[in-house]
Amino acid sequence: MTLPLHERIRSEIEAAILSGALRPGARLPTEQALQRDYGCARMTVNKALSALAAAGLIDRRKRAGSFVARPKVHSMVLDVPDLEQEVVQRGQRYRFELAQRIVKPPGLGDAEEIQLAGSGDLLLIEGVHFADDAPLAFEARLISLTAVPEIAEQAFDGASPGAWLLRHVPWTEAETRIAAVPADRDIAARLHLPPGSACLFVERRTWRGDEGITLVRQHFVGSAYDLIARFGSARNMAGG
Amino acid sequence: MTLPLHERIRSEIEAAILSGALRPGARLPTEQALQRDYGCARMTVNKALSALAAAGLIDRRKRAGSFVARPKVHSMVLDVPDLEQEVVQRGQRYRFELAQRIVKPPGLGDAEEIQLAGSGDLLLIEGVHFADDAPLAFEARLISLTAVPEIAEQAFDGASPGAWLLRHVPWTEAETRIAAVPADRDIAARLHLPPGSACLFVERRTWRGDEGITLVRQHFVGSAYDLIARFGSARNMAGG
DNA sequence: TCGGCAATAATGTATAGACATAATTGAGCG
DNA sequence: CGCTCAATTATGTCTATACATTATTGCCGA
Repeated sequence: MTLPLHERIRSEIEAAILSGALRPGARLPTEQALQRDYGCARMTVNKALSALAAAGLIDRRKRAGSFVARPKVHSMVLDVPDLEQEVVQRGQRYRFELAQRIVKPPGLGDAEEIQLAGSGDLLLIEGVHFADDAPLAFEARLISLTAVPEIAEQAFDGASPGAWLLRHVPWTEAETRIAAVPADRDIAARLHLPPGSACLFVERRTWRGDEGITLVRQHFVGSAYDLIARFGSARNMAGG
Repeated sequence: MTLPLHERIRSEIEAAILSGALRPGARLPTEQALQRDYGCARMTVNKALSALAAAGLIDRRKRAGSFVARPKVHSMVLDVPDLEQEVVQRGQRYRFELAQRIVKPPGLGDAEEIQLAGSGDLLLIEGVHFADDAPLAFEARLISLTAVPEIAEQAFDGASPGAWLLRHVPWTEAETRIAAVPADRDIAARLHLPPGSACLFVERRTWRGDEGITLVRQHFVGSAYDLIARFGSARNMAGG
């Protein structure tokens, strides 16, 4: 395989860092030195080092040089599931059973709902995700009709509103909170569980710019669902 | 603020994509066209588009052009907590109470442990993370002494082994599984909880190349701990 | 009409040079 | 001794150009 030169430079330095040969804080050769070593132009070396800097593997400071970054936090990539797709991939039948669907103004005392609604109303959708007739998760979702007026046309009996939103509404910011909670009586009944059972609770807000789009709270049957987060090498993160 | 030109080009296109003005699948102008629009060299445009491609916002095909990528999965960044640091940041006192610390060969029937151990032994560390004398999480950790021989010197009474590993051992691959489980009798006792309480269960494996480094299982007190994952704009992801 | 081949249009890689920017270093002065 | 300022050095940005690579497009011939 005939790797482009800047990729080769990049991966050789990356390997030295990941193997521990270049320790955190170590200074690496200047662009000039690398340029000589590889017998190439400085721009080529620069491209390699810029990529490493963008990936967070090194820090660069003018006049001072380039240094192996100290690992700060372990950040990993969490693939937020499209439930419909995941269930089908497991070879099961998916169904979203709509329990409630109402348009309402934001709750008077609820700052969160007021902020999400903007100047309009909210669509509240509640329902249960089923895999092969076994309940998998209960979902309560608020959607801003200001941000997503088209959603008024959608029925959502059978299909998941999350999947529809994913395909139709781009978002720029999102935050997910993950916790373990006991099922209260209502949740327990909807999921066919004994009250107090451990549920994975996922709460997610998404925005487009400053405008709130949706706020969803999902209770998963604890024994039926995990989330997986991965960290691959920087190499894999950049690539397609 | 006088943004570099390639950053400006990049962010303008990014904004157009995120706002929905450029829809997924849409073709964006060729480098030549952009070069004319901005009155700059092609390399400058190329740098901007390459960055967008690296961030996964666009796909580029030779001869065909550059296209807005279709959002596939919602992937978000999960900052894996350094418990010690988080507790201190909340203004509480942190303590790791060591319960057990033994060197042992991998379990005979346990393929996972055998693979992790390589040709050597494993160090098993069990203990409880405390925040202000309230138990926060129980942790059981296996560490490969083949991969991390230096760890034999470490005491870990008071300080968290996770924090030590983070600072001393670089890794290239990691996988985290997140679930909600009821506390069994042992866990419940260690965390001062009633048996059956909902716990957030985090299981993480890390590797350096093919070599396993550590396998850790943590049970968090459900009512005391959340994980947060975020997706900011691609801008924020790349930056430092 | 269909298959293959050549022209073409887009991105990908690389170069050499110029100037900008920022931080460290060190020399000179009070 | 310590402060200030200028020289130095390494990275950051940008240009203009060249050639490589690759998929598409369309032409031409069987």
